[in-house]
Amino acid sequence: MPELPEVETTLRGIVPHVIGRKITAVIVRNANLRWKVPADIQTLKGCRIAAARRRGKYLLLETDRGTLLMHLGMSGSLRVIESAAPWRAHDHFALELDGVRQLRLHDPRRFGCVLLLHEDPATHPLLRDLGPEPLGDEFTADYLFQRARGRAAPVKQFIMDSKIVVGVGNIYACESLFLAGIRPTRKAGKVSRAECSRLVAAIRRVLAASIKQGGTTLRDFLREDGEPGYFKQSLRVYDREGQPCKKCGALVKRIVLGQRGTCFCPACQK
DNA sequence: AAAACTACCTGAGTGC
DNA sequence: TGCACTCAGGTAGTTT
Repeated sequence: MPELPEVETTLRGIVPHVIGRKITAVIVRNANLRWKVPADIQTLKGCRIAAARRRGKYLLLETDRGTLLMHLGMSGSLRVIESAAPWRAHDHFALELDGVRQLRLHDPRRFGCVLLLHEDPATHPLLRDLGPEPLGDEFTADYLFQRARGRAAPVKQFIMDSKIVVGVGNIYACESLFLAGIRPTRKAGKVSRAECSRLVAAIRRVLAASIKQGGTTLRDFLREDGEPGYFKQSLRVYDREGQPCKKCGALVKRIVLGQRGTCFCPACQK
């Protein structure tokens, strides 16, 4: 499922195919995504994609008529394919590029979205209140420690809060806490500065390593070229309930935190 | 302000 | 084999 590494992998995959290309058609097969795809999306027909970037798990394609914002939700993926390629079930949206190929959005669960922004993306309600990028300079031990003051929520839910830091979903939250040696259930406000330092380093390390391997394919994520990501083999605790910890051999435990499956090593994580 | 909970949706997996 | 059921996941929005 698309977390930050999967979105980054997708971005890197599509960039060479979309930058500078002319949008020759906008095809909406099913507008009922998380929010209805707006009718004015058609105004993009005829203009060029000037830039493509990522903010958290949002993908942004910039044109001179607005910014196309996309989110892959939990089951979305983008592919660049020839226009003549047959449509699959759950292919909901496409931009035709230079009349020969298409950037197609496939999203069985339809939790993703496609919107057109006319204002500065940074001021849009979906992006306005987002925390710093985990791989950027603003995400530091001091920052995390300060934000955690007075927070009673479990540290796992705290680092999954996009207002604190973007892009840390369920899989990478579990993995990062394992690497940092911190129990997911610990109250965020009780995590020491030194532990915050380890946690920031762990989040950066896990995300960067996953990006290097093209993301994690658990069930349905595929890269823009249709290949799976290979980070699954690097997972240390996620989806490994009852199996031995790769570090100490103790059995990995699974609990539910905030209605999400949470795996950890009861021996390595304090 | 923060925490807890709901809604959205489908495919995969389980148990009968 | 088929049906009924549960579960997974991201995050905006609502309620406590």
